[in-house]
Amino acid sequence: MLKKIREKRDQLNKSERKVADTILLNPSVVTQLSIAALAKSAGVSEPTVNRFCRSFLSKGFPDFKIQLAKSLVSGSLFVTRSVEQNDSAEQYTDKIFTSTIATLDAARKQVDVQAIATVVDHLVQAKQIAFFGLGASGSVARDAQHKFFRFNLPVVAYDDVLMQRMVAAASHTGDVIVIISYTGRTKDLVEIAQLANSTGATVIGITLENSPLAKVCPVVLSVPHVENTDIYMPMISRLTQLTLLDVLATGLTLKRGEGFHQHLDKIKQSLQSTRYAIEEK
Amino acid sequence: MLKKIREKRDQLNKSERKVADTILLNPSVVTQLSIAALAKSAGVSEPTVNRFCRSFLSKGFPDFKIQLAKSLVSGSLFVTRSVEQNDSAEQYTDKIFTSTIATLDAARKQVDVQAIATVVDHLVQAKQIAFFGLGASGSVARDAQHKFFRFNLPVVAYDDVLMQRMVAAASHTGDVIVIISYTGRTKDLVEIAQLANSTGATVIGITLENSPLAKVCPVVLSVPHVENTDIYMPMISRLTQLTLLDVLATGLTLKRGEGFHQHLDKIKQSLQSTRYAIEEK
DNA sequence: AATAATGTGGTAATATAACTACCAAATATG
DNA sequence: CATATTTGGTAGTTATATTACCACATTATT
Repeated sequence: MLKKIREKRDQLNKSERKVADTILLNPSVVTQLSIAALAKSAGVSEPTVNRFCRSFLSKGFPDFKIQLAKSLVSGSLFVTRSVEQNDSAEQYTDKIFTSTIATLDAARKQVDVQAIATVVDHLVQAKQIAFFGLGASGSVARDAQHKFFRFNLPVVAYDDVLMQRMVAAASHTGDVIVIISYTGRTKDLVEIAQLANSTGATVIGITLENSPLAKVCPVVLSVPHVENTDIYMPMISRLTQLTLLDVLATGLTLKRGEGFHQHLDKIKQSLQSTRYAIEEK
Repeated sequence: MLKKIREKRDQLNKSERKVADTILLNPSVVTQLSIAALAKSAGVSEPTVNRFCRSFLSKGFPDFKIQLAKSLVSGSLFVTRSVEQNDSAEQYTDKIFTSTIATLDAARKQVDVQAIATVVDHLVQAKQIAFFGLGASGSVARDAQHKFFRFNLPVVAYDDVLMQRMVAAASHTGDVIVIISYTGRTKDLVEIAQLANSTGATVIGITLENSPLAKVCPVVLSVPHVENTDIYMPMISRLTQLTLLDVLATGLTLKRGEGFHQHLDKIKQSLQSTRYAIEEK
């Protein structure tokens, strides 16, 4: 909303621009103002404010106020500002969390649900699953292995190119190979994907849309592009990948049905003895 | 807001309860109604609605509407519902993302900024850093290694108990050992923490507040308790840990100052040749 | 340069919505 | 059973928003 106002600001005429500026200056208080009060503080007449509101696809001033109020909430939750050199611990902590949340929210809105369903179907039928990733995505692959191993499936994860190449070459129909790469521009992985394709294995890419890797994977779960924070090291992109894998694991659990929960419980219980009991309060 | 209304519902008198029910039935449309329209559809008079609004600490009906609208936004973003057996791909995808976001948001509000600052200070001074984790937290530890290695520091990560025990025993003052465990109830890790403590190393725990592990770590970054989804496998808890590590890495980057960016750039460029160039559109 | 035409902004009237004061009915309570 | 007290509504008042209309300014055109 505020963004819309900012964009349209320059196309407005003098008086309406005054209104826009007044709102942008302090959007949250405008929320509690009457049309007369806003008109006065912007130095214009009431109808001008009304006209302004209408030009922002609202029914009138009260309607506009409600839309504004709404946008302020979601706005304040998700306004990502990039970290700056002199930020205090509090500031950068908040910024990192906020932009992480914003990215996940963006991902949520963009996920191709159809693709999720397709991937889950492939995974359900898989005789064997391999997760490939390099660098930061290597730990994502390992994490996936941990999760999917609980499904009683042969699952492997590799984070070095040679092993990946060998496994890809040796794969056959019924095997599923999931290749994780944020940028999708790592040459080796693209080659490995092509290699695996030719053996009849199902190749699934978790990567940036339209990337070279995405283009050679028959099935792609696309990860939205991340703005700010990943400049110096992969941070947020990873979390999206992990969350997507969580979604896949959940989908798989559901497909397996009720009885399968017992199996998961068993695994969980097997860890009991390594732990301290939960204390009663 | 809706929660408040639900709570107060039983204390209201007949007519006001009608109003409450009408609002709860369809909160989002109420947002666009006038006081008269709402009164009519609830089958009461306008002043009743007004009285109702006042009893919810608002100045009047319009004010109430704005508050309601606001609460609907933040509400709809963060209402986590647990995954159910018959959920469609769309449903469980959304649920996983939503509860992940909600958890991160909760974490954001609960992080002990002071602890973050303290940990960063320790990391800055560290001669050597070791990340320990088992199972799912093992991949978190590896991920941390990837990230912190870029700081030109000797960083190691171990996900097996024996190595961890040996490293802990061999550590000395100036070494920092970060132990990652969601539950904080793994016996081995608690023992390892104690062992490392006795050698003079700085032991930092990333774990649940008040857990056995937290109690033996001089410095603790606490991860808030996760409700729903982690029943069968660690999913969301992990993401909080990772985000906290991102925050630490960011803090460290800032402490290192401007000149350090060049170093990070160099690392990034070293990966260039393994990649396909970014295509022009 | 003068005039028409369009755009811009305001005044005043009108309609609408919200609120207040007051009253009536219903339900308690002694 | 009578009297309080709570509850809900009517009608009037005030505030608020909207519309219709007009005036001024700016610009284009002859």
